[in-house]
Amino acid sequence: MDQSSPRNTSVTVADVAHKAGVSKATAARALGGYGTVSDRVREAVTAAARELDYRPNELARSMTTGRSGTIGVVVGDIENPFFSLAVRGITDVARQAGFTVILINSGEDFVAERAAIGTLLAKRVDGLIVSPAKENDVEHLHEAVRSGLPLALLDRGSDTLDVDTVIADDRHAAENITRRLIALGHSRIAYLTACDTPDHRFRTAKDIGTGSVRRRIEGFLGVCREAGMIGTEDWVHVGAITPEHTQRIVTEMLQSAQPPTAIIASDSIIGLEVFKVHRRLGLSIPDDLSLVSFHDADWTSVTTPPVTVVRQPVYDLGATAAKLLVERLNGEAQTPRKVVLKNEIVERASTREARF
Amino acid sequence: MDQSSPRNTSVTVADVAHKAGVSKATAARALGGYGTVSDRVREAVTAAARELDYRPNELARSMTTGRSGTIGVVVGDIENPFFSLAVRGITDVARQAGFTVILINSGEDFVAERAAIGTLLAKRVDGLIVSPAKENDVEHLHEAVRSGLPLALLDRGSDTLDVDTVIADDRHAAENITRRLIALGHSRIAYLTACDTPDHRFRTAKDIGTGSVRRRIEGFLGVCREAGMIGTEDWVHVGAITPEHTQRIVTEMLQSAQPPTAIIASDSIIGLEVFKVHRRLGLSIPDDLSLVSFHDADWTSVTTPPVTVVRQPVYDLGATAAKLLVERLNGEAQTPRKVVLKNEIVERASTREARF
DNA sequence: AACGTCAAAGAGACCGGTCTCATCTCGACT
DNA sequence: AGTCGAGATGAGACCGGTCTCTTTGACGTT
Repeated sequence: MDQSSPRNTSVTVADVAHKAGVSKATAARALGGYGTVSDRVREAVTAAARELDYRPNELARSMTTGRSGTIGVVVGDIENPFFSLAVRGITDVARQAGFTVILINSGEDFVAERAAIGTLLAKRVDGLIVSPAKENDVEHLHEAVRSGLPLALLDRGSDTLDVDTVIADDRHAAENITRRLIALGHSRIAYLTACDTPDHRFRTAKDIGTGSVRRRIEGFLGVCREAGMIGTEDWVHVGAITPEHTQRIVTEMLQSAQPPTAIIASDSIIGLEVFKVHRRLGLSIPDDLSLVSFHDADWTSVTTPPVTVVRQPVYDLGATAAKLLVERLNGEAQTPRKVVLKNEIVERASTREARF
Repeated sequence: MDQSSPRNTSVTVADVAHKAGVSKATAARALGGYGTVSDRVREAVTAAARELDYRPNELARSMTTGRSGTIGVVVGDIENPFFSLAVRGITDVARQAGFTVILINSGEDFVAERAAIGTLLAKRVDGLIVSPAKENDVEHLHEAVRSGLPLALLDRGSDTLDVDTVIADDRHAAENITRRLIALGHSRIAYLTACDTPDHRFRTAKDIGTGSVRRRIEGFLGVCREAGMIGTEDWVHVGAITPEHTQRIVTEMLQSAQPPTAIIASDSIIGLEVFKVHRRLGLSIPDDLSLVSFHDADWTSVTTPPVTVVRQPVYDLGATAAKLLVERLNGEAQTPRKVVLKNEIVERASTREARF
């Protein structure tokens, strides 16, 4: 069955049609399963196709149909367990619906994200799932929407973008977790995020471009204010963009005159570094320091002590975003939907009464 | 700048040409940067393009050039930290070289993998990076190669496929780690892998389809044999395909009359479950049980005790595969290259002398 | 027998780019 | 001045599908 090995130039409908002794149009009908074709001809064509090992050229098909069968996905960093799990959710749903996924990492960089959108637009993806790095700078997304491209936002919304959005109730989770820490007597609670500001200092939540994180910080600050705490803004640390940055920030923080008694890590990568640093400094969790991390990463349950986390429905976040998008692509959706999935707080042994 | 908002039908070169008052061919030349165009015309065309917000249709371009600018990547499971890191390596290199990545999970299922290759072939990807589930069943890959599609193999090779291949020296790592365990006095060493056999029992390494794992097991068995151990085959356990499976297997193993004194986990997901089970059973690592895991996942360094691992150059595995593929796509490569990257054994506190 | 209907098949335009080939213009060289 | 060559542009084929429009012919009806 390898006689035709040297064939490198691809087989087209015209070839199949010729071999089957019918016109190109008829062969296309038989192969494409549209129009009317007699059984006899259909068999002849499929036989010819099989013999020639014909494979339809999706590109050419996309050309005329205007549908490429692909979804563009732009996430911060596929290496981050949060995103890899979300992408798993997306790809599972997409494949089920007959779509393939083009994946691009933005590195949480606005410029890279814009370029990614441009690339995907040029590739004529049927739809877009984006986790925008900055909720304010979404002009490139507006543009995509304007050109008629269905868009779904993942984990981060945007007030100015009226499109399908799937987020978790991060504000609520942050409020809850902060309340618990305060109830445990903590008054020096630090919040640590990878999001950065131009001068690497935090002043107001408005400066935080990443929506999910902004909402968490707002929740955190709100509860602190409610509890009568002041100057909480100074306990928010930004710019933990690499493990090295995080280690430096955490080390300084813990060695200062007024070290925090509790730390909330905005993602599991940061949480992991906090855990490593506390060890290196010879501190004890939860005796000297309480730790809460966003994202129930695998490591959080096997440390000593295991870490209290906000368990986000990450897989569902991705799967739901894909589901909304696919429905829209199939014309089943009308007005944009905003889905908010529930977080769950998993209280483990890394949180305890503040001692002081 | 939004006057042209209602434009949903896309702008083509013909539109730009018309607006600039030149022929389609000339406009295409100016926009595509090929052929010769006078400065005056070039400016007129680019101005018209900007004004109409022209975006080239990559699909149409691919149609004639025969290059789609995409690389198809098929991995077992993007949720697995091993693959997400490798994919990060791939996407970084691919983007650098101007390629985008279509990602498909095979779930380590041969049928799904074959379907994935078919899809990618239809989408006319320029090249393929695959981590084949089974090194024997590669007919679908042969077919891809036969049709002239450049292919690079990731983490798993195949003797019958003479293509660019990037693997780590897993056999060597397995030999080393086994030797160390034996030197520590272990004689009941279990090896645990997700790869499965039809009857879920292990007999010979030949039954293991996943090349990297087969080489590890061969290394493991070889060293055991060298050391005069017999019946080692019975200590190899297959089918740890989900956390639940793994927990069941490990629990049974540890509660049997002859429990292992050391376990080698074939990947970090399995290693994690072993760690969880030993805890649940109230055992102590390394007092009751030594543990070694393949893949230096983030959690392995923060457990108590931290886990001895085989640190695989995962990012480089992906990056190198992409590099080889890109070079081939650029016509710089001649004969297929087989790259073997070095593993490193990171000895931590989870391994100790067998007691008794 | 004449006509209408409808399934089946063919011819060819089209999608939006690239690219070959022909034409035209203009400066340089003999 | 006439010829040559290179640069600039236009016309149109082409990639491999889809899809519309037209033609053909078998069958049923009155």
